[in-house]
Amino acid sequence: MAKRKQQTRNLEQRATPIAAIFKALSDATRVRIIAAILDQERCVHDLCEELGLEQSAVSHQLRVLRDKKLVRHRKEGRHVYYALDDAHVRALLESAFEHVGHIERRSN
Amino acid sequence: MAKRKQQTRNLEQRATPIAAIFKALSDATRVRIIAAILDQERCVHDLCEELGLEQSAVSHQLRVLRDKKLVRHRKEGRHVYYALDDAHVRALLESAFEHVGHIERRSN
DNA sequence: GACAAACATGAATACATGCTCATGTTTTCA
DNA sequence: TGAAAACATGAGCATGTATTCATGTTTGTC
Repeated sequence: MAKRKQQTRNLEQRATPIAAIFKALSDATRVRIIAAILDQERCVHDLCEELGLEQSAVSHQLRVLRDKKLVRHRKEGRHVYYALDDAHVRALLESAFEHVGHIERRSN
Repeated sequence: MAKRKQQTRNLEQRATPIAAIFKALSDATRVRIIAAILDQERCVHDLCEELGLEQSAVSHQLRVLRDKKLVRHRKEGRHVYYALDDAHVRALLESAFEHVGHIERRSN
């Protein structure tokens, strides 16, 4: 149908920004950060402790997520709290999670 | 609720394979390939022409998508036809597409 | 004001990635 | 059988990426 063709063209035209979103999620550290703030916001310091990472590494990765609008941050005193930006991010993670489960089940 | 906490743990535990899926989609060429086979299967030769890429480049990228089970292939004579593997792949692309649209609308 | 905690950021390095080139394999056709 | 088309793949190179180290900035506390 015409609607599908249109969507395919849109996807192809937007290939570069779409790939950029996936690239921001293409690192295990960043996925762990996303998972850690999936349900509640967290400050950088807590993220470091929960994930066992250096503060510098976490800040660098948070910048990548921030640049792609995947997370938002809120400053409170000397703490900066990070949270998921919107529901699309959760949907992305869940789709990928389901795909991983799908291919793991199939390969048994 | 407990269900959400459980899901967060699962996501964190599976961070590496999930990141690997996103990595496979983190290149504009591969996104364009996915977009080209979103609605119907295509052989490598046609993909090269549609996307204006060398055959070697397309084959290399198809291997990445194959390794992550994002596409499947079917051999017919001397042609190899590629198609999306399952519905999760489409869901991933659509979520990313919506996120891109969302942040573009917001930045106006 | 001095000091420490929380966070950001530039530089450097080790490693990963995408493309091209060259070449190999399989299939079709004359 | 011999040539060409379709596709896959290893090597090499140029570029990108993640981490660490060092340092800067802001905020709270004494």
